[in-house]
Amino acid sequence: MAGGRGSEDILHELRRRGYRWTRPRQAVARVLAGAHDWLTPEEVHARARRQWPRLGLVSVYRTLGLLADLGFARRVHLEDGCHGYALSSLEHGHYLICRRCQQVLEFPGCDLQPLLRRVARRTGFVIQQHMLELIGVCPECQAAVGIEE
Amino acid sequence: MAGGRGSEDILHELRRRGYRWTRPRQAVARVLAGAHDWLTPEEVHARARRQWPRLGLVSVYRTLGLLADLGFARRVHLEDGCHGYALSSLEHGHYLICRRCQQVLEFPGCDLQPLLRRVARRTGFVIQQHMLELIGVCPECQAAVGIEE
DNA sequence: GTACTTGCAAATAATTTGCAAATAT
DNA sequence: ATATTTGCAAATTATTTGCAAGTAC
Repeated sequence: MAGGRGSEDILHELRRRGYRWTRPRQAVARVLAGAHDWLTPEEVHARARRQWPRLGLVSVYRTLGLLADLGFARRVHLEDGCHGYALSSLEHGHYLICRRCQQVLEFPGCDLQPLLRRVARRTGFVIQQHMLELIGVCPECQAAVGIEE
Repeated sequence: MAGGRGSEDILHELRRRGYRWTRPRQAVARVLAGAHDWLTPEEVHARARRQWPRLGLVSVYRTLGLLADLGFARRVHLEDGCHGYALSSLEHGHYLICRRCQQVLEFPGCDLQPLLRRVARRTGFVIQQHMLELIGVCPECQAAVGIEE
């Protein structure tokens, strides 16, 4: 929904909506904005603490939930269910996830419209949202696998 | 991977692989085969107990995990992360989920190949799997909403 | 008979809530 | 000033593990 490339964008949107721009929220937003992999709440907590040591894990959960609700972050679901968060930086995009290094790449536009229309027509469903995630191995890890393992 | 329309198919595949066809597994497989909505492990447990009252929740978790590994069941991920299971009845399909009644419809083929190829070329990723879920409202619930709410 | 599987209880992990103190505006 | 937000501790929920007893083959 909202396109945020950095924490300034988040700041403005939060303010606009009447939320306060607090140190804990800043710390979480910066961590997410600076990461190019997905992070569990626990990992966000660990990193954000370097900026704001008294940050509690609970606030991380709350902030991540808030950012997800506002469209700044997306939950990342893996096959085994446990999930993390990554910053949502594009209008409408989906994730490409490296299963080795957890890098997350967002890619725009998804050409799913014809498929969605066909399924809707065949089933009678009104389709409201969709979730698409691609899982694979990034170029760096492809190279690394040959060496390490 | 394996196409199972009923619990007999599961039986044969488990046997073939050296697993035993036990009452707890039968009960879980039948529940999943008979459901046309997704179920949490807790719900599977409640239903399967009607067939095998001494069934433990732990065995439900174990059996669901096994069925998922063998390709008979798929995990269903919702936006908020908590997940359930549904029987996987087609070679390669994806889920269409009704957010009101939890009905799950599987639809075949997904025409994602061109997209996958394009993304792979642009990013250098080797794409190994993908997850696609469509979320909406089924025809029955569309009608019901007008009446109830 | 034997190896696999189960169920229980307990451990662990993940997430949420109540509430007084802190703080952004 | 005051309504929002925080952090802690505790509660809740979800899932996994160790192990003796049970069961399919």
